[in-house]
Amino acid sequence: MSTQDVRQLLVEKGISASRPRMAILNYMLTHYNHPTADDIFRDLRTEVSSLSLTTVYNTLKLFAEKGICLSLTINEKQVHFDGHTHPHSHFLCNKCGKVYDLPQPEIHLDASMLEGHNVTDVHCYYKGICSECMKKSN
Amino acid sequence: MSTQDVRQLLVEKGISASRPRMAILNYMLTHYNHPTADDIFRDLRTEVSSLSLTTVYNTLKLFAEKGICLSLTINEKQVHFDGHTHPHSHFLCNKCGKVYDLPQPEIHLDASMLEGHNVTDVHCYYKGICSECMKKSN
DNA sequence: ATCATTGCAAACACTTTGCATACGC
DNA sequence: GCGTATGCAAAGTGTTTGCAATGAT
Repeated sequence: MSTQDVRQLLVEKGISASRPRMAILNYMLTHYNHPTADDIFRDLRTEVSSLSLTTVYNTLKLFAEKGICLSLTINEKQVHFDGHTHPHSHFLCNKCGKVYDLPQPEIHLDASMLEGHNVTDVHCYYKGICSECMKKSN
Repeated sequence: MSTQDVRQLLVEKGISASRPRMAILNYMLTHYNHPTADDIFRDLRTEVSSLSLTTVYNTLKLFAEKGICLSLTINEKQVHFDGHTHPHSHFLCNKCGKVYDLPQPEIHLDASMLEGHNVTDVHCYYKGICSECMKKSN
């Protein structure tokens, strides 16, 4: 993905293209690690030398509002973000803390089940011990 | 539900029965408001005069570990608790912040989907605007 | 040149911890 | 009476805010 592609994606969403925003969006689109704000900050601070954690927070909030990123509240300690917005579920390992993608199960969302609420968002969170941690403990 | 019933429930789970624990468990079993720790603290502090917020946190943590309560991370600001542990889903209103119960949709959890992870917990979270808030904005 | 964005420091809110007192059995 | 639970105050952590300096067009 070229710099120009990232820039255009931002502009299409009505977001002006600054250096931190370009770097963060590029990061989100090329990583599958469900980073926290701090993860992103640490990974990008060499590349974008003046980057601040505040800007990472502001930018992620903006991206989430514009539908570019997902905010995952699977972990009560901190919010994880996901740049891949196609329908899928998430699994949190209670041991190592990693978040994994899982395919979205078929959910039969009968309107009558929703009791008149206007649902705009569905999140399926699974928790347990991941395959890696199970191997290690054997 | 009598005081004796609540006491016995605690003892069955291997938890010794103190005044705060009895009051909190009774509260959780008789309320459907998905309270935060602070909600419980405010609602019980007259009844249990010496109650502290710390004890509410400690007790909820203990209850969640013992499977008496659910910890809901549907709201990124604070943890909500649910004393009703039968399978069901939750809906968060982005406007008023209330959490509602919804029936659990049938989820087809094929083992092959789980990619070797050991899943012990499934949470379905819905978000949007609740029926009450939609009425008000009309 | 103008308006938006950034980055620092300080503030915030929720939750946890350390430890002396009080309670339950 | 002994071991555990409680409650206070203080610390911790992730996140947000206010505002002057900087950057984008």
